[in-house]
Amino acid sequence: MLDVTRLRVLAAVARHGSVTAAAEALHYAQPSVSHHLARLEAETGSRLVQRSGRGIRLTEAGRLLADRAEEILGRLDAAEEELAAHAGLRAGRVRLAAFPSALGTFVPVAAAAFDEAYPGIDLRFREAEPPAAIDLLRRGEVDVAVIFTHEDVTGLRTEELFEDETYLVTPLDWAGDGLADHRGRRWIGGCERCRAELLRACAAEGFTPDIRFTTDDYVAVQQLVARNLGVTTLPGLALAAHRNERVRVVPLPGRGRRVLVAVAGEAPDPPATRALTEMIRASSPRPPAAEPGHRVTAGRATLP
Amino acid sequence: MLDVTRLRVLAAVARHGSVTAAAEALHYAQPSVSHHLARLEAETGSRLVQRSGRGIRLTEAGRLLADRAEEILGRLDAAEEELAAHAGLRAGRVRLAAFPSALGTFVPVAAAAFDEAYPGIDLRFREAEPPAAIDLLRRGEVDVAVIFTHEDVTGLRTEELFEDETYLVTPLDWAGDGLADHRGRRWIGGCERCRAELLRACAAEGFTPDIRFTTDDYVAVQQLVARNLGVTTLPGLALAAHRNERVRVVPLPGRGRRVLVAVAGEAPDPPATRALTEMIRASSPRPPAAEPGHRVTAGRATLP
DNA sequence: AGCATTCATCAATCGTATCTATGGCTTTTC
DNA sequence: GAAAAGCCATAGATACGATTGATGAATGCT
Repeated sequence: MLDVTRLRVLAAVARHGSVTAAAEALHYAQPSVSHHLARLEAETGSRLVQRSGRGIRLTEAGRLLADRAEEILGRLDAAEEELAAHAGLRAGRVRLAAFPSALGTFVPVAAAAFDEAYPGIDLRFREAEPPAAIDLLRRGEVDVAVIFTHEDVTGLRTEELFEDETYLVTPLDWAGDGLADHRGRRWIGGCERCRAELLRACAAEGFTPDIRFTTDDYVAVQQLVARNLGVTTLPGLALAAHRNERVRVVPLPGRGRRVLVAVAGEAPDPPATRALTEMIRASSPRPPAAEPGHRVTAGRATLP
Repeated sequence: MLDVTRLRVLAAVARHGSVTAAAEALHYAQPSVSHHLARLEAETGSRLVQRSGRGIRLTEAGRLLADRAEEILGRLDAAEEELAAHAGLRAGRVRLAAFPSALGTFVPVAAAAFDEAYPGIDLRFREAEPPAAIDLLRRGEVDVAVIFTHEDVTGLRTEELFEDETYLVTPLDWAGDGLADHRGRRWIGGCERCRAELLRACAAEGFTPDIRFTTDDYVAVQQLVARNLGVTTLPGLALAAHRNERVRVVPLPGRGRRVLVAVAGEAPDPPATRALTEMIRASSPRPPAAEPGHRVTAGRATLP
């Protein structure tokens, strides 16, 4: 295929009209330019320049190729500039997945700050529960995911944002501040993983909850509780996103979930990804960033 | 600036999804691909790929650059193909300058044959008297010129096509087959160079012609003669292009002009130029091509 | 006619692309 | 679980090619 170095030489010759002038412009010695032209002619099998008296002249083919060369060189320049814009966070794209209550609380704050700081970056959201979000990360369909988990995650680099406490949620006039105090009540379960966690917590208290309703929607859940249809547990984030005044909430210490931000691949992250994770960390409710040795959980690697 | 070899490697990695597969497709060893990627990242200052488990994944910047690379590689291919079309006479342009009576006789024959043989080539004419045509050649505004001359031309490669005899042109009933037989008549002069040649010829016969009219147009000249307004000389080509039946023509042996085809620059000519000169030679009235050692006049070089 | 300019050729040096061999890490398999 | 296989990065060696300076030939201007 055509050698771009030679095309650059040909373009310079076309622009400056002579081998010597082209060499000067390219900071080459004159024989280098001659050599490149000769090789380019040999490689293409076409006569590109013709000696004409003291100087040279481009043939029709030479002018054609020089024109194309200019265009190609321009595209190379443009690509380089685009890449620089990317690195300088003046352009690019970041895709974020987050679970609903995060999207209802601190994620929009981070997104707004990010958008203001880097207006050239195309920031996109996607709602996804943690298992789906992790899949999206692994498949490369998102760059950053805000997840919660009760266990460790392997194969991804994660950083803990804060501990999201769990709250017992009851109607206003149902007494009892512990799970076991409501063992005879009807219970409302959330998503599959949340229900599993609820079952585990109740088992630790020595009973199995009677789950009558199931819904992911934390607004609906509170509405059900407000109507005296049952009790449930909800994470603090959900209550921060929406708080029905007609329910009573009681913290359940030690039963919280950890909220993490996760990225795929190895460090260092692309600039836009890195910038977004920092914004998210800064906007999360209780950023542990102040302590130098804050907890970091990564599949294998550990962030410094 | 971006190195196209590395861009080709990046594009292959993007297409095939792994370093190993890309290496296979490029017929490279795997470490070569790794090395190119690493260098490209160092040179651009951007992370382009990220290790992800067993394989790698392109970052946003990597995908952007790979896309641009595909485009640039495509343009390089296209340019190469265009050039090949040029060399194969499937595309291109040739510009021809010729003097009027040549354009009225054999040049259109050559042009038609050329157009039929190479329909992809953009063939253009331009009428120009020899001095102007030679200037156009030197300035590169035309590629081929059909000229006539009485002297040698330097600095251009010329090939003689044929000898164009000069004819004495008189009214039908004016007797006298030599120049001197009409020394007392009124004369009609052609263009500046033709008039100079006429003066020289008459001087050789021992008189100065009384030039009353001057016009380049060989149709007008014959009309003037037909109306008994004077006598003149005309080259055979002009008479072949247009013959007024009411004039008498007498050949003047040894006073002809040589008709040449001229090109600029050094051999070998571009394919289209070469093809056109051959067509012109084949279409010229008395091609001397049959003789192996036909006369060739070139400024310095001599065509084999 | 002499001189300056322009381009091509030649020999030598330096940079760099590619290869083979090797090691670390992850994922899969028995 | 441990072993095996797959995938990528690193290191050192080799060879090709680009660049340079010096030289020569030809042209055009003064």
